[in-house]
Amino acid sequence: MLSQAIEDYLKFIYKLQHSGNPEQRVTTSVIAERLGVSAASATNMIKKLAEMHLLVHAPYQGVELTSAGEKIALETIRHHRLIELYLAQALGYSWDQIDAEADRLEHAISEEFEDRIDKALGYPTVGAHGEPIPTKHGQIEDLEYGRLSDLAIGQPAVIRRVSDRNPEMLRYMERLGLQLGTRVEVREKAPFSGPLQVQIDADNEESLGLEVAHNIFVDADD
Amino acid sequence: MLSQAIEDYLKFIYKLQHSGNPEQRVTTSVIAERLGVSAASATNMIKKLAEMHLLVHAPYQGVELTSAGEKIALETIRHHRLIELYLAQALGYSWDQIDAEADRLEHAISEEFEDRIDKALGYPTVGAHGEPIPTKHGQIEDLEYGRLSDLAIGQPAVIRRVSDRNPEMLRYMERLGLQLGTRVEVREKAPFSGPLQVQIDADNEESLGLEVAHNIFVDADD
DNA sequence: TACAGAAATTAGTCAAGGCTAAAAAAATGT
DNA sequence: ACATTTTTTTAGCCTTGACTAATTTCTGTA
Repeated sequence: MLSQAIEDYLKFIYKLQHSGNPEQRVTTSVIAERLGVSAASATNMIKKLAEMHLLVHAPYQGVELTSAGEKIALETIRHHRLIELYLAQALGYSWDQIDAEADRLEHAISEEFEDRIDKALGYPTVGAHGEPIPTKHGQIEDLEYGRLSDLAIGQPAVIRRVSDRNPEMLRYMERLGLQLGTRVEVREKAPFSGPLQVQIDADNEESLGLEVAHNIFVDADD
Repeated sequence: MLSQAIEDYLKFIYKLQHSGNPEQRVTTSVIAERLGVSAASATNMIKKLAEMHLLVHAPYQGVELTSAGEKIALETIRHHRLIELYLAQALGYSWDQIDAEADRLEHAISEEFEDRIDKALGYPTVGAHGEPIPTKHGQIEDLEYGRLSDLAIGQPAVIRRVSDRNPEMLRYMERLGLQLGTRVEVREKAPFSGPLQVQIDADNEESLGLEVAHNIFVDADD
């Protein structure tokens, strides 16, 4: 069994590798910042993971997971997302609470537990925030949605994923009725990176800051 | 937050203090054996727990939890038993699997999680093996049942608790239909600590070794 | 091209919580 | 009563994964 620390590093490195601009290197400092540890600590762990052949480290350049490392990262992410969904669906947790609880539980569960909640949830393919759930064999679907902030004015769309990074933002979204499946349409964009006027679910319209809109991913209607 | 190790020590010390013969001292070696660590490691941890005022240690004599230590022990036990019951009732785990899974999960859950499964289970007062579940405030009911091995011949009784120590034994009991609530009656006791002939639930009769009967606790019918 | 500032690494510590081996204390048996 | 055995404690070491401070390497700009 790998330590919780190792699983966390691999998970975050995977997420960093697969988030946004693909030319962004995953460097020591970025990893350290994301995990909330010092750069020196990150250097140490990276060296250790490299020795374990879980990643390849080009000094001063950045890091890339090997397939062994990616496998572990995906298992951890699978645990995390299944637990999140279970907390939300079976135990009535709200959107903003599940990430923190899952962070602790993901390292403590057995394969048995994984299988049982997977079954209880009906073998879901996307998590509570719309992220794809890796399969038991490490397959992960590559769902690419556009950001609400980039949506053309007048183009109806459906919310398919939201970023889970900021609980407060999730609470805000929830309060506004912005959930997975909610229909949205940008009515107006204020200039100079100003707020968007967004139609939500046919019956109300809200002004939405750019940062929030940036963290909502939508699927444009045909 | 206390470490997993500390919670485990306190939990086992509590269980040792409250199991069987009350004149049995809880000594370093007993603790070490139960936790699967060396005696030296146990000595170290005991010293540390004494410094934290979670227990009182009389050198070479044994250990006794303070009320602060007992509180933590009972919280841990509460977590453990609620999780066990949840695994059994909500996720379909079998009797022999729940202890090991709960051992890992009990240190990872939040108060929130505790409250939610408590509610989902309908605020139960006894665990999956019949043990009392401490309340949130550290109250625990003192359920004293007799052992099946001590039951008089011909005296009908109901199974109220079983020991959770040995998964294999639990599997065996389950296979024989020995569950909480099952009606039993001793028909015959072989001499020289021999097996018991036990009537189970009106329709079948089995020969039961003394060790198994020793780990089944019953409530005699009036 | 040189150099300042940023990023990464190295060196040295620390706390937890294990371990073994050796010493000390207590218990036991004749 | 004392020698032997068992139990407990002490001493010293190890691994993990953090930290700070110091140093090295890289990079962008004058």
